[in-house]
Amino acid sequence: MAHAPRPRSGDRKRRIFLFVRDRILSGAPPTVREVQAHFGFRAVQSARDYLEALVRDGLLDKEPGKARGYRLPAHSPYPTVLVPLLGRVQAGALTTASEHPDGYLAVQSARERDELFALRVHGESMRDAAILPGDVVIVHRQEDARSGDIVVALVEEEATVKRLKVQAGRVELHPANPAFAPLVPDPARVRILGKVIEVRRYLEGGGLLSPEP
Amino acid sequence: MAHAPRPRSGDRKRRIFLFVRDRILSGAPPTVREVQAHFGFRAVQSARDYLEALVRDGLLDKEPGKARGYRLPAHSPYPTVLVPLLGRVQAGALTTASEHPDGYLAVQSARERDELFALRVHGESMRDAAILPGDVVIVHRQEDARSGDIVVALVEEEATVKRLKVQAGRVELHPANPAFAPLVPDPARVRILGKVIEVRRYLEGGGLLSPEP
DNA sequence: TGACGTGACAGACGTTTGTCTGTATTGATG
DNA sequence: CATCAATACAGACAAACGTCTGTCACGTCA
Repeated sequence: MAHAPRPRSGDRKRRIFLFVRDRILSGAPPTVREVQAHFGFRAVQSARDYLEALVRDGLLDKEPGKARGYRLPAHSPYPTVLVPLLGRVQAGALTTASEHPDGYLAVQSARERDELFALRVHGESMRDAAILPGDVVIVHRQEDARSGDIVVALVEEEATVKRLKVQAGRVELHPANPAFAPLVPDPARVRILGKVIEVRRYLEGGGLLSPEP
Repeated sequence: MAHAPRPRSGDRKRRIFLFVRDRILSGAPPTVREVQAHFGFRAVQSARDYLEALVRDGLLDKEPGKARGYRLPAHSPYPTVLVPLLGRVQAGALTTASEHPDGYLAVQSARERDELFALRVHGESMRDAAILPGDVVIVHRQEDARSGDIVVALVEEEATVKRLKVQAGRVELHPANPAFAPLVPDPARVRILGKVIEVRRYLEGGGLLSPEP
C-alpha cells in the first residue's frame, strides 16, 4: 500500500511552525498528538519528527518529557507579549498585578510582560493629541517620565492620561483639549504610573477583547 | 500532628491566580503538580482545590482532562497573526501576495493572515479623525465598503486613507481635515483596497517589526 | 455541644502524552 | 543496481498528569 504522495517539505514544516506558534501565543501549547491530528498524520511520530526538526532549526524550544513542552525561544524574532487590559486603574492596582483584566492584547515590545499594561481611555481630554475615548493605550510602568511624554498618572485615586510637563521642578499634567484645564496637583498626591508607548483604536468589533462598558 | 496554621485564604488564592496567569501569559500553563510544588502543598488535591475554586470564581477557564488545561477566560478569542507592513502600495500589490514588506506586526483578528495588511499613513488629511502621519493602519482587504467606513483606496496609482461616502451611487473620498478637499474620482479609476479596522501609533522608538518567519 | 464548611492531606486510578523501536515508501546519487 | 536520506507509518511503553475517594484538623455558629 502506497503512502500519500510526498508533499513539498518546506511548506509543510512552515505551516506546522505557524500552527504551534499561534497556539503558544494564545496560551495553549499543543501536544504532539494535536499537531498530528491537525495535519492529518496517521502516526504520532510523523508530527514529532517535524517538531524536533523545528527545535533543531532553533525555531522552537522544548522541555523534554513535559506535556505540551514546546516553547517559543527566548530570543524569538517575534517579541510578542500578552499584556493585560485593565478596565479601571485604582490606587493599589499598579503596585501589584491586577486581578480582573478585561482581556489581553498582543503587543510587540522588547520589554518584559510585567512592565506593561493596557488601559482604555475615557474622556475627550486628549483629543488634540489624537487620542479618543475608547482608544487603548499601552503603558510602560515607570515612576518617572520626561517632560513632554504622555503618561498615565494617578491623581486623587483616579487614573488619567495626560501630557507631562515639568516646570521649575513642578509637575503639571496637560490635557490636549482647550476645553480642559491643566492639572497642577500637589506633588504628594500625584503618582506617575507609566508612560504611554502605543495607542490603538479598534474600528471594528469594538476592540474584540471586551464588551462595551 | 497539626497541619500548618491556616493562612488567610483570599491572599493565597490570589497569589495562586497570579502565578497561573503569569505562566499562561508566558506560554507555559502550569500543571496541577507544578502549582502544588510552587506553593509547597503536600497533596496534589490542595492545589487542585484552589484551581477549581478559581474556575468557579470565573478567574480561570479549564479544559477538563487535558494536561495544562487551565486558560485565561478573558483571553482573546482571536489568534495572533503576523501581518505585513507594506511600505508603499501600488497597483498590482493587493491582488497578489505581498511583495517586499517593511516588516510584520502582530494583530489579533479572526481573519486570515492574507486578508490583512498594514500601511503607514502619510500626510495630514485624516487628522480630525485622529489619524496622524506616521500612524499605522491595519486594513482588511475588501473590494467594497459601507458609507462612513475609513478605507484605503487606490486613486491614480496612489494609495490613500480616506473616509468613504456613497452619495447617489457616486463614490466620494472624504478627508478629515478642512484643509483638504473631498475626492470625487472617476469611478473607473478608483479602487477600494480595503477597510481600516485598526489604527496604531507608536510613541517610542518602535522596533516592533518582525522579520518573516 | 454538635453540625457544618473550609483548608489540607494521603493514596490510588486511569487517561493523556512524550518517547522509543522498527518498518515501508520514495527520490536522489553514484 | 545498491545505497542513503527524508518522509511517513505502526505499535508499544513509561512518565506525566488530571481526577477521584476518603480522612483529619480547625473554626464558626446555632
